[in-house]
Amino acid sequence: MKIGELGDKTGVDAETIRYYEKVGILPKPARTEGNYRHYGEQHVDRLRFVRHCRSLDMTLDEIRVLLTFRDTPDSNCGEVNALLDEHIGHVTKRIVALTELEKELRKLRRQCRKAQKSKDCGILAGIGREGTPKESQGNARHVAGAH
Amino acid sequence: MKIGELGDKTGVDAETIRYYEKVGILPKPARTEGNYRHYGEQHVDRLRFVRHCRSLDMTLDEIRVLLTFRDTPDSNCGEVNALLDEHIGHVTKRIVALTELEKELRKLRRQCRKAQKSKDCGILAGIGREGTPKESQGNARHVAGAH
DNA sequence: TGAAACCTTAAAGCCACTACAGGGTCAAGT
DNA sequence: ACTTGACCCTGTAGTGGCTTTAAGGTTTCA
Repeated sequence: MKIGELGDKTGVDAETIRYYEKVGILPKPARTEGNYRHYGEQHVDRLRFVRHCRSLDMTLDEIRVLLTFRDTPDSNCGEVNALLDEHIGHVTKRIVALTELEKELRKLRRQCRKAQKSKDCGILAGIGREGTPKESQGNARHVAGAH
Repeated sequence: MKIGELGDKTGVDAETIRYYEKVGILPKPARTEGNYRHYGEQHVDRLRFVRHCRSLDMTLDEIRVLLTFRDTPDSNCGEVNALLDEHIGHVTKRIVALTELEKELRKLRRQCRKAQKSKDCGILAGIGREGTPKESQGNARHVAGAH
């Protein structure tokens, strides 16, 4: 099948598929006479695996590791377990941080209940009063922010 | 004061301060004879405001809006309230998504309890079995992922 | 035949920085 | 007077995971 069909089957944009090939997540496929990429079912499986991992918020680096294990059935999967444990740790940590953040934001929001002149707005004043929350210091996060 | 001192006072790297100037978050400061940037207390306040917003996971675009209101004390702050409400919505949504994700990951982790050959690993098999969670479809998220 | 729908590569853009290269300025110490 | 070293300057490139754009080539259908 051609790239468009692979994309339709997996819900992945053709550009993204080409990108995955470029960064070594998908192998270079065969080409047709007209230089079109030609894919088979194994590509569908692999791409679905990748997208499932991405939907679990894994990085492409993490996915590369998992693919290596998938590609060598006789290897020991202990590292897979470790990778997943670490990833779960990151997610858990991020949930805690975002929950803190939400609390902070709601507190701030309560400081201005109605529209008024900016100079009297409790929110703008509230942000101005430093008290920068903990997060902003050691902010080397693996699990990303709110945007 | 020079850029290094401003950085020390606010905990912001000098490179980041120059970056904020370039993208219009901080105004261009006066220069000394030797072409060094020269800052005053108002810059300290403004930069602290910006960093507090960033610690609340706001984007620079959102912060630019808030700064505009801060800079025009007689404007009506209703939009500030709206911006904050929307931002809180994004964070809340992201927490829900990550909590779902965590559940999914823990379920997956339970599928392989001990190190063994990759081909028998329940995790790799589990990821292979599609069932891509909801998130991966309409995935235009404002609040970022786990990394 | 010709036009639409698909495919190709290569490069640039997104965000919020971070790092680096290659220089200039300044204050203190010798 | 000179050197050292800490600081500062500009400009460019890199990060991740794509998305977008430009400028074309191929295939398919009427």
